[in-house]
Amino acid sequence: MKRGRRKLDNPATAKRILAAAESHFAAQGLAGARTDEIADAAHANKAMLYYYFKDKKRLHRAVLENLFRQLQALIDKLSRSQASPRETLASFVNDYFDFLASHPNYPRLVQREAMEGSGEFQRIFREYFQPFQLQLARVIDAGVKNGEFRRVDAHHAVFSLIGMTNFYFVAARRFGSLFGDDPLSPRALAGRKRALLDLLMHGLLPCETRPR
Amino acid sequence: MKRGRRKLDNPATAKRILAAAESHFAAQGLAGARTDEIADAAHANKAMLYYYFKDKKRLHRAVLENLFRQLQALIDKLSRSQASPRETLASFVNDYFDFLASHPNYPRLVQREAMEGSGEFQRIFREYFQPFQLQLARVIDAGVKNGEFRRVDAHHAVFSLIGMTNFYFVAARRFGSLFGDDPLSPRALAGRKRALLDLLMHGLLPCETRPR
DNA sequence: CCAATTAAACTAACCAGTTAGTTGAAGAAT
DNA sequence: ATTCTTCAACTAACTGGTTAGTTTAATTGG
Repeated sequence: MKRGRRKLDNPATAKRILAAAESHFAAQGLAGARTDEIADAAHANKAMLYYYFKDKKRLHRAVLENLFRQLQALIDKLSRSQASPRETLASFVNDYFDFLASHPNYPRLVQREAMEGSGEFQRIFREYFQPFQLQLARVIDAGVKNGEFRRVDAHHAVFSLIGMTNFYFVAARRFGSLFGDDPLSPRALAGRKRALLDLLMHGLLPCETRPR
Repeated sequence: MKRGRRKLDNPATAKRILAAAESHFAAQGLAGARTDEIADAAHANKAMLYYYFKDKKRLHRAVLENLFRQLQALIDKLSRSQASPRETLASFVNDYFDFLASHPNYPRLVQREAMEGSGEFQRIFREYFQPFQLQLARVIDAGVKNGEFRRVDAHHAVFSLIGMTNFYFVAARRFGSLFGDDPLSPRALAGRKRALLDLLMHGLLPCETRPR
């Protein structure tokens, strides 16, 4: 069944719609986003949106799955790491920060789902987010066990880590006036990453092993 | 001018509508919340919603202002504190955590505004949220200057603090399965508060002055 | 031919906001 | 004290604009 026919996956139009939908859903939410506006922003006809994605909810789900699929690479790297917990964690925070910086819609979409999550998104969370959390907690636990980290509760540490990292990207645009220039500029991002790792590592490491 | 007419403020119905609106807006957002559902939840007729609050947007704004007014007490206490920066901060985090625990809709509403904030809410943020951030940053700066804290960037520390504190309340319901029982139970909350203060204080304090 | 695409008009549902009218109690008038 | 008046509080049903989703007819290019 080679069927030399043209394939119908991932034409440019579908990608443009997905990208436009991503930013609209991130900014306005599933209920707030307008399908007409998404189509316009994608320079596509509204009918194409239904042609490729069937309906609004499925488009929204496709957006989430697309992002989580990209995040999956980080989780894989995390679970394959052979380095010490401390190095593994530092490297992960670095990667995760860069992921957020290059996918600024992701944290907003995730926060929204965390707040309402129509129940049918439970599946996505179980499939992507929980392994992510558990893997991180495992790394921290390993660090506690081998004495690299202080005796912290790993799950709480993971929550704190994700919370402080995400919040900047969720809120920066609005509260960022305090940081002077654009909070998403390379300069501001570098400063944020440094501050984040500094606070986190000092919070986790026992005195003796502290850097600097 | 006695004009012994009846008074028209704060009838129970308006309060019930405000409370119902708070949880619906927190869970579904301004666009996602349904006025009919809010009215039903408040055991009121939908028209009463318009009678007391004029329209959906104004009801939403009233919800936010009501919460921020309550938060104001914490900011006042923070700015009046005579204690050391370290004690002031620890006491504030404690109070803020309790505020979130007793107003679980607040962080979700704030996150939503941070994500979309129709521009007309800039006013509310400038009036309530910025002073809150600035006051906190001032406390941390004072701690850095008098040597109680490490040399951290105060604004970044504030972002991290708010992010890690809020995130638990925003996400707990959905991701909280990892914490065993109900993440909003007194037991779980006590554990979270402890973990939070522990990580934050170890992150901020120089080695010599660490507790324990 | 066929997949991809466009433009535009259409519909059905939904939902914010309105209206017209009711109730009940506090005053005022007699 | 009884009746009449007024008005805040409340209700049920309605209206009209908006929006998700559809359809149709026509177009392009492999």
